[in-house]
Amino acid sequence: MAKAKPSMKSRDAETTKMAILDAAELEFGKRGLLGARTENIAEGANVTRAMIHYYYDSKEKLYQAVLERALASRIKIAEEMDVYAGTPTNLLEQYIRKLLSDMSRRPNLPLIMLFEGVQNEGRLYRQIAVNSSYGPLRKILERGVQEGIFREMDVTQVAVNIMGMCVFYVVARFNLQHLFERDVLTPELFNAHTEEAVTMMLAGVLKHQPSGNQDCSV
Amino acid sequence: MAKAKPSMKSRDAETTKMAILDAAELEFGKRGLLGARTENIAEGANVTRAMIHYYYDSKEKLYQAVLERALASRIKIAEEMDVYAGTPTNLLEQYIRKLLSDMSRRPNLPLIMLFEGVQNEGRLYRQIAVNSSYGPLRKILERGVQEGIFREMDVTQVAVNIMGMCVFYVVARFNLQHLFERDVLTPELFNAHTEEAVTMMLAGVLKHQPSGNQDCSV
DNA sequence: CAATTAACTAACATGTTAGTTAGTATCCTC
DNA sequence: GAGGATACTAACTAACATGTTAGTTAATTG
Repeated sequence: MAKAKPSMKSRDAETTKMAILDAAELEFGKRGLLGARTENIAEGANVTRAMIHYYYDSKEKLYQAVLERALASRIKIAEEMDVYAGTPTNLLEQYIRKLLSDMSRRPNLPLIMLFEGVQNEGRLYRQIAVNSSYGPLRKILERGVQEGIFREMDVTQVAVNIMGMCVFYVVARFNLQHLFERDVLTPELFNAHTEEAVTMMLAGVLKHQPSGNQDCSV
Repeated sequence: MAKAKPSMKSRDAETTKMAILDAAELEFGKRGLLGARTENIAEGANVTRAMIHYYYDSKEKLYQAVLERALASRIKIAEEMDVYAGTPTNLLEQYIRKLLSDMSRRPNLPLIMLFEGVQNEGRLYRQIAVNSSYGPLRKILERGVQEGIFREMDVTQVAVNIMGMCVFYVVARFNLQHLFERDVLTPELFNAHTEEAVTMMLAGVLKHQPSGNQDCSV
């Protein structure tokens, strides 16, 4: 009964640790490991820079903590997918929607993973990250091809292209806002993106015939 | 007749300027403006750090020079496209192939443009960049829809998705090499990507009917 | 082939950043 | 409500990064 309202404390280790981690996610997502400034992280978390070292020891270890949390969330999505429950078409649509909604909620994670690859040449971003991201997608696609619902394809390449459509919109959001002339993460715009993405991806994998020559359409 | 072989000079201003610009493109592409180290640029160009200031005044002005060159190359592609010469389908395919081949040749440019948006919130990456990248694409798509060859769509969203497929493969190449288990820019892999991308994009915009129920396929 | 200019270097000055430390305030338990 | 433990701060240091400057070497030209 001691700790009735732990969130009311002005000094709570867990709260500040989280505040630092969140602020770090933002800063590392914006500037990467090298470009990030600990002062910006501290400011964003409303603590002094010393707290970063108090809780996370060093800038790099804080970065690793951020990376791990990002990865964990991606792995969680992968694990939640049952790639055998449903038709490949439905599964694919479901997975894309889940992925996109997760990205809109935490739009910095894809950026951090991208940075990690580019700046550290993926030293910390290894097989596990790749597998959790592309594993379910590839399995769904493979099943679809086997069952004759999806066209013949290079499954890995198609998985990358699908992921690309999802990720690009989020990581390029600051550039894209010049194109749309407003914030692209507003529900309105993001829903439009989701629908177009789903449409394109399904069209891209399903067997189909162009309606150009209408020999048999009547 | 004085300067017969300007490239043989051991001290040539243009050569070193270019060497610095190329090295800068690499370094800024890897780490962005803040993360980039002038020493790495100098080392990459085989000159002393002072030369950077001698020719480009400051790190930031050098960055701007790199950005401008990147932008110019994108604008050039846009200008070379005649969006009225050919069918929308052919034009789209042509444009995608051109874009992709350009990116494989200079894979750091998309990265720099992405960094610019994220780190500086696109202060230097303005309307002009967006227009040159998405202008031709949107025009082609609009024409296709008007002519009834392409399905009804949100042209801007589809343009972004197409660009996303092209850009993601290149900017995420360090992550993707764990997936493909080798360099993804080798002609072999990059060609495979190009073909799958073209296939998916065309399928994504063309009017078509799924062949699921095969009433009329014989 | 001197004189002049342009390309370049090395050492230095200045500002910034990560990380440290010694001390203070707040919380919790008995 | 005393005492110990934990959360936190402010001031500092050492390392590093950018930018400067005075001097050196190579090319050009009359």
